[in-house]
Amino acid sequence: MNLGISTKGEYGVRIMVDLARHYGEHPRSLTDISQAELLPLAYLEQLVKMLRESNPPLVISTRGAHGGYRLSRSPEKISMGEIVRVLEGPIAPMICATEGEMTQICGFLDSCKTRSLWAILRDVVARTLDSMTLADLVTGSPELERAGAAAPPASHFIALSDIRAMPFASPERN
Amino acid sequence: MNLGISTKGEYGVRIMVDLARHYGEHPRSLTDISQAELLPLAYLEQLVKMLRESNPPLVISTRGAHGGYRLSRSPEKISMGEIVRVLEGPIAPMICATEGEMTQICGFLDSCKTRSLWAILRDVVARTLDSMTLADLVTGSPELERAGAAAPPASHFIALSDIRAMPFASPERN
DNA sequence: AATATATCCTAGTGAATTAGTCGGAATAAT
DNA sequence: ATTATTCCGACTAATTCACTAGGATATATT
Repeated sequence: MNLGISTKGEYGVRIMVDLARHYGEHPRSLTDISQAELLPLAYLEQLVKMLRESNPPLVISTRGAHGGYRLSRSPEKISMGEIVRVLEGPIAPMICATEGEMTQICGFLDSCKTRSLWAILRDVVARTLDSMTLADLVTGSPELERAGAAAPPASHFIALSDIRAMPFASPERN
Repeated sequence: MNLGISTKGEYGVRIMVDLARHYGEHPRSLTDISQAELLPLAYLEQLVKMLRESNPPLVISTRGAHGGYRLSRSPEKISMGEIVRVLEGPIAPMICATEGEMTQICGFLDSCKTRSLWAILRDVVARTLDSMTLADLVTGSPELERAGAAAPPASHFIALSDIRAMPFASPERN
């Protein structure tokens, strides 16, 4: 279960974190970001497009030399839920629209006792993401440390891009 | 964000719920289950194989006429986390192994402030699934009702199979 | 013994998604 | 004019998804 976070979400969040770190400075170019994060520039262009075209937009662009991107709002005003939804679409356990509309129709197939399970899962994820802001991520807030420490043996993390950047060991499935 | 639950997880859970409803009776055939749930038999065969081959196994089979499957344990002893992990693999926000092993290596790329975010998400999902059992799903336990009601406007659900079973309206992306 | 009902096993397949790449046009600072 | 950048659309190789197909094996019933 890979939790539905693709590189879109991963890289996109990293772009936003990078921009949050440079909040208040002049626009930051994708070239700089791609070098700092070791991510492919051309691909980031697609992701930042989504961040810019969402309404309300998450980033604002300046074209031309010395151009680049900056956050549309201060980091405390941008929730992680908003970011993830822009990049990965509405949070839903299955393809059903859930989050928001798409009532009706259903209810005729009550045989499906599993609905409540997926509803709970969806809400837990949504509430978690919505309760965190970009600011929480860039400044090591105590909330994050506590929540992270609460995890059982925790363990470290390896992102998609890290694996590709590694000179050794091909990625292995278990 | 489709939360990483594919039809494997959805159908698999429905098989388990069906078996839980008939716990204590004679073995239940996949033919019966596929008709009751309107799911393709040949596909269920693949899923039930995973449920049988996991260790410890979740279901036990009886071959031949009047054969079928039954739960390996009582519904209260089977957590939803166990089921989902068997069907969808270990819970992880990205491909990194997380849940369990795969320490080391990481930590050299501290540029990635996002790690704690994914860790929190993973743990929240894992804890939610591990805290629920099959018994909670089949008997309308008050815990489920409460958790479900706590959701904002909630809304109804449409599963993959429901959409395919519908005589009208092709599935539309938003 | 024959038949019907099951589980079991392997392989194939069309559609969709992922994770990018590529080429170029428009815009702005130097 | 040149350079640095955003912007835009199309293409693609690899993978995953959601099955289907065809058969082998096992067991209860007749």
